[in-house]
Amino acid sequence: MKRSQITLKDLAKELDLSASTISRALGNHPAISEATTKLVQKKAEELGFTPNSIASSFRKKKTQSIGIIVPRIDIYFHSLVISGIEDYAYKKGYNVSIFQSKDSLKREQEITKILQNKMVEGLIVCLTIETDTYDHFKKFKRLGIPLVFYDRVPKDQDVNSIIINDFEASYKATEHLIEKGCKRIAHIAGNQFTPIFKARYEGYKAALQKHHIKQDPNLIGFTKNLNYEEGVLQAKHFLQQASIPDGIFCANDYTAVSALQVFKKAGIDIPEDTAIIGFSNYPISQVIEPHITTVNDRAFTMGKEAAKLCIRLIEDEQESVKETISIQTELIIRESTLRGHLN
Amino acid sequence: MKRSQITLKDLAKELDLSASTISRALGNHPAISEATTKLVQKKAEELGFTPNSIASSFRKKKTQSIGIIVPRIDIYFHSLVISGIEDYAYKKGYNVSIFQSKDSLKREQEITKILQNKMVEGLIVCLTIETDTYDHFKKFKRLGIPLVFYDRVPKDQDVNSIIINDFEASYKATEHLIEKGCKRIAHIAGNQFTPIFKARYEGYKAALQKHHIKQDPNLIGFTKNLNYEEGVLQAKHFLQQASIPDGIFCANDYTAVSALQVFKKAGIDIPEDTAIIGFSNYPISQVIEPHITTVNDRAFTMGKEAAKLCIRLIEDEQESVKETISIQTELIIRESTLRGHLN
DNA sequence: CTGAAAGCGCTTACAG
DNA sequence: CTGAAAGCGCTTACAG
Repeated sequence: MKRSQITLKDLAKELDLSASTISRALGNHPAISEATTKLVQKKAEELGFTPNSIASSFRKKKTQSIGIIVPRIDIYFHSLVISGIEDYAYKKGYNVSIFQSKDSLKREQEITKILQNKMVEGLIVCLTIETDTYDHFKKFKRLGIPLVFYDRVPKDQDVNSIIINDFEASYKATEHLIEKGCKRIAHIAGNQFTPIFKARYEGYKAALQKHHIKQDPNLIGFTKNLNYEEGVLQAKHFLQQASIPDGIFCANDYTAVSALQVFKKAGIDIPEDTAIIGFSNYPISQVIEPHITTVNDRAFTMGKEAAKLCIRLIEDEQESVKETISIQTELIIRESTLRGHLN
Repeated sequence: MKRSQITLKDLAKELDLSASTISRALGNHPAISEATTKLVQKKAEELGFTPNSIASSFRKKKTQSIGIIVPRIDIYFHSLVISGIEDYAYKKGYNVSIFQSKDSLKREQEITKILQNKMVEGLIVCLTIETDTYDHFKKFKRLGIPLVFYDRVPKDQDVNSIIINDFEASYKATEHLIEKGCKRIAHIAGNQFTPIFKARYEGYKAALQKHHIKQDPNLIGFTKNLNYEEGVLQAKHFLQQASIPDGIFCANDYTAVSALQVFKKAGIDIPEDTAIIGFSNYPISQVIEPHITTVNDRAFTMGKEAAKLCIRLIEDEQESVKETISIQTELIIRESTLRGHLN
């Protein structure tokens, strides 16, 4: 399609004023008289003129835009984070450009190449599951483009990051099971090369230890992707034990749903025989019956905080110390752990 | 943060060549000798130079970026569409900027204001539920920025749009219930001011008529937002009828889950007593038990087609006739309608 | 095959 | 309070 466009110069000619004045009037510059400002803005409105923001960005070296790299947009967690980012960024006058790494390191590297000197002033990233090298992010430091990581963040690197307190949250979730009288507590764990899933496992272990419950290796089910099918497998494995678990802490809600369904189908009462806790507060956790107790990971808040930090770094000219913001989670208690409260 | 940047001129000086040559070499212009091209590219690599793409965009009047306006990013359907858009756009070298209208017409109007002369070459939009006026989209026509609508599209307007065959899909879903022997078929309907939900209701009615089943107004449950709670209400209402429905076609999966749970709790067997069909193929439909038969609305494909059309319109200079692309849906048959097949 | 020059549409320091 | 001028970093038509 062809585009025709009125420029600032056209407006200037039309009003017999200089381009400088037009530019200032449009920006409500205080030096311009109110009369002139009004006149210019009225005419601009009339002619449907809006300044070419590419030219403006170019001139000011500011694009007011933030890049986001996520593994996939259609994972609920990420869609919530993006929503939180967009919401905050919008209020601050920034727009967001989104890229999906598809959990491929190669694609992540490609994207960073595209993004350098592209039109973003800051970058918010959740690493792919494969990422074990961070060289491709170094260029942003050189270019003065601030980087904020969330959820999956670089290991042992001095970076800005937004994370949740996985260890603590898992500790508390496990403790909740203990308080509800569970003595044999199982755990469905995620990939232990991913720090967040490792932290969840550690939190679980620490709670058991604190309460002098000894671990049973048969009650730890390691998975690769924490998906529904893997959860089903692990839950079935738990059922084969001589003494089945009376509590299960799952590292996400998908596997909690698996465990719940497998156990229910085996005639086990949830929560009376076995209590179940998930992680992430996915919508399904409050729809499946019984509703599942879970950890609210506050993904929207995470996105908001990421955007806040990113924009602060963009606007604060000095390179500041790297920051790590830990989002407080909350345990949402629902039927799946309310033992003795249901008939 | 401060940014320091090497420019094309710096490179030119370094190599004792003109900026023109550098520019051409970097772009693999055929007129430049292979030796020079290689030399320039090597030096660029060495100095970590990449052309300032804002300057380039400004000069070429091409930003290679597409704007998206969705009601909310964290609605699964939209996250899938966005994913489809990003995926296709990425392959074509475009990036996508996302805005959430939050289903507010006012915010939608605000966003279009920001977007005009912003950095997008095309725009993909799903209207807010409130949108009943389209004036705020007219400016894009004037600016030569192609518009593609999806899902919720303007009524009675000559626009580019990507939709699914709601009528047909609903007709077939209802017919599927009839084939499974259902005689009293209920419908949980969406907002009838929204064309897609009206079409689903119409499809349902048409199928009944075709098969000489007369409608019972007591078996039509109208809702405003098709959410879980509304579904529960409508399902309870159906249960109060002297003769309860033996089939329910729900305009989305949320309300299908409501109906399934309410009926199950009332001791009604799904699918033997009552078969249930949803719409959209949300993840929950294949997790809840029994798994729910539903219509796959192929949201990812929808996004892909939207991006494809949008990019074609951007790159085809001539204003073409408006297009409407209808995505073919498919009925995914699961346990909730497999009567006589389960124990 | 390479270069000099103009210019994209703004913004802003400088001058008055 | 307003204007003339320079310039942001590229690209490209024109010339050789």
